[in-house]
Amino acid sequence: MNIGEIAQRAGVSRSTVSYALSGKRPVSEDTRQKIQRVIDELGYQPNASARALANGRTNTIGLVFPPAGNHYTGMQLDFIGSVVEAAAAYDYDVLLSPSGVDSDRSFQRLLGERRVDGAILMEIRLQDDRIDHLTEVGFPSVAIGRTAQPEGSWWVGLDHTALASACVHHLADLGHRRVAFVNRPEQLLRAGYESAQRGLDGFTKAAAERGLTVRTYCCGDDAASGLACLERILRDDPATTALVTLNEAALGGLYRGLAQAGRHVPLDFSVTGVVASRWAETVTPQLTAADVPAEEMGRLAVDLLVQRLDHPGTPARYHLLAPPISLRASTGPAGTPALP
Amino acid sequence: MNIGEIAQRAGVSRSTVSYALSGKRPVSEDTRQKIQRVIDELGYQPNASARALANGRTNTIGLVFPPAGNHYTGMQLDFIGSVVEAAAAYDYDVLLSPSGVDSDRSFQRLLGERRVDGAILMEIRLQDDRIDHLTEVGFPSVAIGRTAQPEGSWWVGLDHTALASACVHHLADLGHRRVAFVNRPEQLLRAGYESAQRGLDGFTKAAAERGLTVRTYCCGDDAASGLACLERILRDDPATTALVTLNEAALGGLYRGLAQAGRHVPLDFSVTGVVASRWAETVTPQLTAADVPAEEMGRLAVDLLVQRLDHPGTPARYHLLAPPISLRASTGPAGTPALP
DNA sequence: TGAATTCATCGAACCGGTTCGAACGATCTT
DNA sequence: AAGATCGTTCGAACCGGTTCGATGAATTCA
Repeated sequence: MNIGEIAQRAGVSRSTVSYALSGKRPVSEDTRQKIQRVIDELGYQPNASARALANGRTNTIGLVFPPAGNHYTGMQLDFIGSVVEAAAAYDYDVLLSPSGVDSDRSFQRLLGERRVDGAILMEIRLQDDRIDHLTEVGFPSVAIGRTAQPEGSWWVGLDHTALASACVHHLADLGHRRVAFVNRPEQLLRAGYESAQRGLDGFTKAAAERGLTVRTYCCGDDAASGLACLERILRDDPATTALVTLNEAALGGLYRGLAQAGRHVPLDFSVTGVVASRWAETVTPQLTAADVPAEEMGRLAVDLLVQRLDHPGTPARYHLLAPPISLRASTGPAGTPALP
Repeated sequence: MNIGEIAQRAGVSRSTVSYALSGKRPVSEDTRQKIQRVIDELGYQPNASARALANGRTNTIGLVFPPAGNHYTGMQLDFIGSVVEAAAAYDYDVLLSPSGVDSDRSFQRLLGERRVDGAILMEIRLQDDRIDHLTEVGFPSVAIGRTAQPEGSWWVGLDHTALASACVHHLADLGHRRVAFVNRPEQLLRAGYESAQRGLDGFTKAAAERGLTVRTYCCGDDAASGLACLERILRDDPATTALVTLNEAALGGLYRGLAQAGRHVPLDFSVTGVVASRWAETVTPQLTAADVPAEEMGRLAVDLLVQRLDHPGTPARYHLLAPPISLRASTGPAGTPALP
């Protein structure tokens, strides 16, 4: 069933039906009702492809996220959920595209085949060819994350430098002097992932400021890697009394490692980091951490994108968030650890 | 840039370009190359909406999942990831639709506006009006989950009855006599969620078979609820020595509750259940559980759907999976618990 | 009473592909 | 040499909407 059939049954032309539905030209109350009755009776809904072809808008936004392999973290789930929800509120659908780099076929299709009106990108790298490309061709997009030169592009970001720094200061204030840093996997750090790079940066600078002795580690995104990483930390420097982690997925493993090493959190070892609150609350003791406001970020990204779509030519906008550290139960004053 | 422009520059007609690209009719090697050169030079990609309008296929599948509110669990994330990945392998895109019930607007749009060729549904209820509706109108879809009367519909399911039953037998074999069951939230159980209903059923029957003393609980999908639930369990029957949980998100809270009550897992309390392996491995001690093969299920669902799309009229197919219990570290022989 | 204005509606063109039947020249038969 | 056959290519129609200019009837004004 199509608009022609509706028009026939209502005894009007196709264009009148179209105008009655869109309201872009006045239609008399009589005919409007006649048309509406037919539509209700037949349960007519206009074909999305035809509409998209005619007016050049798909009413769909693309959500570009990295393919698995690097396993999904809880944060990514929260992003996806909130983006979909926020988009639905604006009557936009969300098309998922698993693409890490500009050259991915799925990414090329998204743009080239005009499947979406705009895109939201996740897992940003400091040098990100996807964003360079989109900015170059002027394709409406918003990044969840911030590149090295974010000027002129639209984004919603977390101040990872400040967050990692806040963790260091929190630990230093508690008297910790020897602190380890558990980053995302080495491959991501090398690829230039923003959170991994800026987080490391913030940690290192703040530690230097406070004169701490630190070691930094990369760690796979799973519990087993977390366990292995913690063993290395205590082997490399048994006097370590605290750690900061950006690695949500390794958290369970880190805790397990501490338990196995006979360290009690927070009595003789403190743990903190940057983690979504949902996950910080599942471990025991609950993690004192800078809570990643994933839901808010997803919503803000959609807000920005819709704004950009509705008002082309608006100068670039962004949101830089720096949530405070939520004090829970995983950090405490440094004791006097037994030196080897 | 469109197919007409390519045709002009290559000095052929639009139909020839179309045939050169689709291969549905022979095109001479010469013209094919001429066309290909122009396409490469201009970076032409056919417009997805136009193509969808012309041939009636969008090359997109819909993934219908419940709106947040009931917070996402790790399993859902795994499903989404694997579905997107498997679909990409078939050159299908994935459109997300947050819809719990048939009447949701987003769900109606997916179907009525012909945005997708087929759909995959998550979080199935035993009586599910979405599936009834789809079956009725013959819309190609595959459910991840199984309704009460699954005959004639396509699905990939987990044998929750058998899984919960296996957990009970495992505990009974270890000598446990008083066992609690931690289900998903009451609202989901009441709504008739398949896993909650069949899991409860399997647990209850197996417990009766083995003559166990049991209590069953519903529990919110978060750590705080898990903690509260565990406190209730021990208050209701302090002699309880083991529990079975379907609730992944509450797991952290259950563990915390046990620790606070001074119970050591697995020495004087055993925990098991049905949980995706990734999450079973993050807790300490690692959870002995029937691992939900979320990735495999997502992949199978896409396989089935593509098959159904490619060969309309094929009789309904399904996969019922019953993964074995993975022995990890959270269960052990029942001691002689101090009775009150 | 005729001209100007307003309002509602219509027909046709267009968006960018796909597909069908027809036409073309070259080769093969007989 | 005329006719049949084949491989290529073209033009036109179609998918189902949107949008623009035109038309005609009703209303207002001079």
